[in-house]
Amino acid sequence: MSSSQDSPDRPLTERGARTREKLLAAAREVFEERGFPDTRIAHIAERARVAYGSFYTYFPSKQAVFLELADRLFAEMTDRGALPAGRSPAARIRRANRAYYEAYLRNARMMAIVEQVATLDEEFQELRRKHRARSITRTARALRRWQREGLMPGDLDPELTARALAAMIDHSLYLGIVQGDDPPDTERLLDTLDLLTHRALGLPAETGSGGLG
Amino acid sequence: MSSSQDSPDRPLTERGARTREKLLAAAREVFEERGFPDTRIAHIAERARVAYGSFYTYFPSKQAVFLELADRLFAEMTDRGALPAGRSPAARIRRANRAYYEAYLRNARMMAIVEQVATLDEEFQELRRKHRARSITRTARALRRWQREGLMPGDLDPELTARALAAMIDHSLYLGIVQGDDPPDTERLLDTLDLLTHRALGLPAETGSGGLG
Amino acid sequence: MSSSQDSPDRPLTERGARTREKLLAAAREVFEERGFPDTRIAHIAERARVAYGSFYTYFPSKQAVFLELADRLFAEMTDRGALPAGRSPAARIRRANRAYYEAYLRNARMMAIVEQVATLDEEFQELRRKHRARSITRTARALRRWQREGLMPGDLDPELTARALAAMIDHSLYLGIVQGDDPPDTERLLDTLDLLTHRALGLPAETGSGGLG
Amino acid sequence: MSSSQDSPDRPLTERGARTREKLLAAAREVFEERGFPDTRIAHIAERARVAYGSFYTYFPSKQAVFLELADRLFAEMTDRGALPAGRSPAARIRRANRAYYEAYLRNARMMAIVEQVATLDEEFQELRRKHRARSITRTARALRRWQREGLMPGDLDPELTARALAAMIDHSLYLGIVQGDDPPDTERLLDTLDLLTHRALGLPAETGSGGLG
DNA sequence: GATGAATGAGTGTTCATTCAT
DNA sequence: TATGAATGAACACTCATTCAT
Repeated sequence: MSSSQDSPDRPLTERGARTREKLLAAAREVFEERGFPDTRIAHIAERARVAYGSFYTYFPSKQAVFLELADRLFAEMTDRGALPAGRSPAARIRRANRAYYEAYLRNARMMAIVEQVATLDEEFQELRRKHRARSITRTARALRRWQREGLMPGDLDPELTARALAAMIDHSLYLGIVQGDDPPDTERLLDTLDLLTHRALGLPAETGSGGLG
Repeated sequence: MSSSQDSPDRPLTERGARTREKLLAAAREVFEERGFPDTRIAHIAERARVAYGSFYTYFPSKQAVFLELADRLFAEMTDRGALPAGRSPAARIRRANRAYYEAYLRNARMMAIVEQVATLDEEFQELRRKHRARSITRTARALRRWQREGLMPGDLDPELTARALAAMIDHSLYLGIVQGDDPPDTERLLDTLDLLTHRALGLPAETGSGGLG
Repeated sequence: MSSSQDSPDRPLTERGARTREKLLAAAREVFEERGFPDTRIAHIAERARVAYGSFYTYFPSKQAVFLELADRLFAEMTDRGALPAGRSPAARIRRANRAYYEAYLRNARMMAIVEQVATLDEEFQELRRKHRARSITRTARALRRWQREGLMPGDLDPELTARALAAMIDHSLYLGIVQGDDPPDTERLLDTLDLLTHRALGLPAETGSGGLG
Repeated sequence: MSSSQDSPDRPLTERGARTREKLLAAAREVFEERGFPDTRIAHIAERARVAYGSFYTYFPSKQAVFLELADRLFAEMTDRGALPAGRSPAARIRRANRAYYEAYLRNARMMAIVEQVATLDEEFQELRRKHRARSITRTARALRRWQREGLMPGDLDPELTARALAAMIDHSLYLGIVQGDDPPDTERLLDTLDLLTHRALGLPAETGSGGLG
C-alpha cells in the first residue's frame, strides 16, 4: 500500500529513520489525545523528545503527518489478510464484521480524528475515497460471485449494495463507539448488524444461527 | 429587564427581531460557503448588512448561531408531518426515505457543515444526539408495531435495528451527496436503500415493486 | 460641599431625580462588587432597573458617575461635624482616628475602588487632591494652634506633619482593611496609631492613657 | 525538553537570553510611559525591536512581564545591603529613609505603575504582600532590639509600629513624588519624616540633630 | 423622558512555518 | 541533522457611546 505522501527526498540514515518513527508515534498519541485542530507541532515534538524544528525536517506540515498516519490506519482497517476464504456468505459476513469491529475498537480514537479531518481537509478526503473505493470494490466482487452462485438475488446492484452496507456498519460503529450514542450492548449490536446484512442481501437462512435470541 | 449588552436572546422589539433573522440567514449562507472554521463573524455581519458588534447583540458566539441554525435544520429534516400514515410498511419506508432524501438535497451544504461541527463541538454533539434519539425512538415504535402485527419478524431488536438502518440511510446520503463519492445515479441509490431496508426488516414482498429494474 | 460635576443641564422633574438617585445607588453597588474597570454601564442600568440608554440621560460617562459618588464619599469621610471641640489634643486625635476608622470600615469597598481609580484617572486625582488639601489644611491649623499653646514643639512643619500623619493613618487603614495585609487586631492597630501620632507630635503625656499594654 | 512554544521562561541559548532582556527593558520603558492598562504588547515588541510574536516566546502575558519587573524592583527598593550597621537608631533611620527616598526617586515612574497594578491584579497583590512582609519583619526585628537595649519604650508593638511607620514613609513619598501633591521641598519633607519617626519611636534625642531648621 | 438597538474601533493571544546557528 | 528562536498574520469578542423611535 503506497503512501500518498512523497517519501522524504533523500533516503534516511538509520538515525533519521528512527527519529521519523518517533515523530509518527508521538503524533498519533497527541492527535488521539487532543484531536487534530488542537494538536500543536510543539506537542508532537515534545512527545517525541526532539526539538521543535526537527519536526519539519521530516514532515512538511501537520497535515502531512496525519495523512501518513491515516494511510497506515486505513491499510490496517481493511486488511483482510487473515480471513479464511471459502466459508458460507453468512460466516464470511460475520467474520468480516467482527474483524472490522475489532480493528475499530483498537483504533477508536484515531477513527474519531479521521472523521474530524475528513470534514476539514480536501486532500485527506481524496485519500479516504481511494481507500473506500478499494474496499467497496472488493466487497462488490464477492457479492457478484454470490449472485452468480445463486446465493443472493440478482436484483441488487452489487456496487451500491456494498456501499450502503459498508455505510451501515461504518456509521453504526462510529456512532456507537466514537460518539457514544448511548454505550450499547456491543454483542447485540453486532448480531443485529450481521442479521440485517444477511437478510438485506437475501442470503439463505443458516440453520441454527443468526437469531438475536 | 435584561441587559441589551448580554445578547438578549429574544429581541424586545420588532426591529430587533428582524435584525436577528437577517443574521441567522446570513450566517447560514456564509457557513455553507466557507464551512464553520473558516467563517468569520465579520463575514456574517457584512452579509447581514449590520455592524460587526450587532452580531453579538443577538448571539453570544459563532457556535451559538450555528447551534440555533442546526436546531431548526434538524427539526426540518426529521419532520414527518406530511407523511400519510396507514400505508403498507414498504410504502412508508419508501416515502420516508424519499422525504429524507429530498430534505437532504435541500440542505446538503448545511449537512456538510453539520458533520464538520459534529466532530469539533461537544455541545453540538449533545444537541444532535437528542434529535437522533427522538427520531430513532419514533422509528423503533413503528417497527414494534409491525412486529406485533406480524409484518416483521420478532427477532430483531427494534431500537438497534432503527439505529442501524438510519445509519445506513444517513451515511449513504452523506457520502453520496456531500462527499460526492462518485456522483451516483440517485434513483438507483434510493431504490437500493429501499430494497435493502425492506429485506433487512424481513417485510413481506410487495407485488410489483422493490426491484431495481 | 459642591460637586465637581456640573449638575444636569435642566432641573430634574421629581421622577427624573428619583431615577438619577437609583442610578447612583446602583452604580455604587456595582462598583463595589466588580471594581471600576469591570463595571459595565449595562450592569448599572440593570441594577437600577432602567433601560440601558437611560443611564446616559443622567450621566455623560462611567467616569462621571464615579466622580459624583466619590465626591459624596470624600465629604462623608472627612466630615468632622459631630466631633466636639475643646478636648485635649490626645483626646481629639483619638476621636478623629476612631471616627475616620469607622467611616473607613463603613466604606471599605468604595475606598478600594477609590484607590483604583486614583491610579487611572487624572481628573479624579484632581478631585482627590482638592479634598485631601482641605483636610490637611484643617489639621495643620489645629497643629499650629497647639504649637501656639505650647502643647507641641515648634520645630515641626504643621503642613508637612499633617500630611505625613494623614498618610500614615490612611495607608495603614488601606493596607489593613482593603488589602487585608493580614487581618489585624484592629484595636491594637488603632491604639498603635494613636500612640505613634501622639508621640510623633511630642504632645504631653496623658495620665493613665495611651499605652498599649 | 520543554516546548519553545509555551514560553520557555528560561531561554536555552545566549541569543534567547539577550532577547529576553531586551524585552524586559522595553517593557519597563513602555509601562513607565503609558501605564499598565494602556501598554500594548505591540509597543513592547516594537521598542525591543523584535517581532510581535517574540514577546510570547518569553512571557505568557503582559501581566507576567510586569510581575517579573516588579519583583526585581521590589528587591532593589528594599535592598539595604550597603547600609552600615551599628549606628545610632536616629542615624540608621535617617540613612534608611534617605536610601529609600533615593530608590523611590530613581524608580518613581515604576512605583506609579506598581500602585496601579496593585489595585487591579490579585496575583500581583500577593507578590507585593510578600515583599512588604519581609521588609516589615526586618524593621520589627530592629525595633525589638532597640527595645531590649532600652533605647525605645516597650509599650509599642514592634510589628504594628513597623507597619505604620512604613506606611507613613511609603505613602508620603507616593503622594509627594508620584501624585505630585504639590511639589514639595523634598529636604523638608524628609527631615519631617525622620523627626516624626524618631519621636514616634520615643528614641533618645540626638545632640545637634533632628531639627528642621 | 425612556427605551433598547446599532455601532465599530480596539487588542491580547495563538501557532504554523521559516531560518540562523 | 538538529536545534530552538523568530516571525507576523489572523480573529473572536468587548463595550462605551450614539441614535432612532
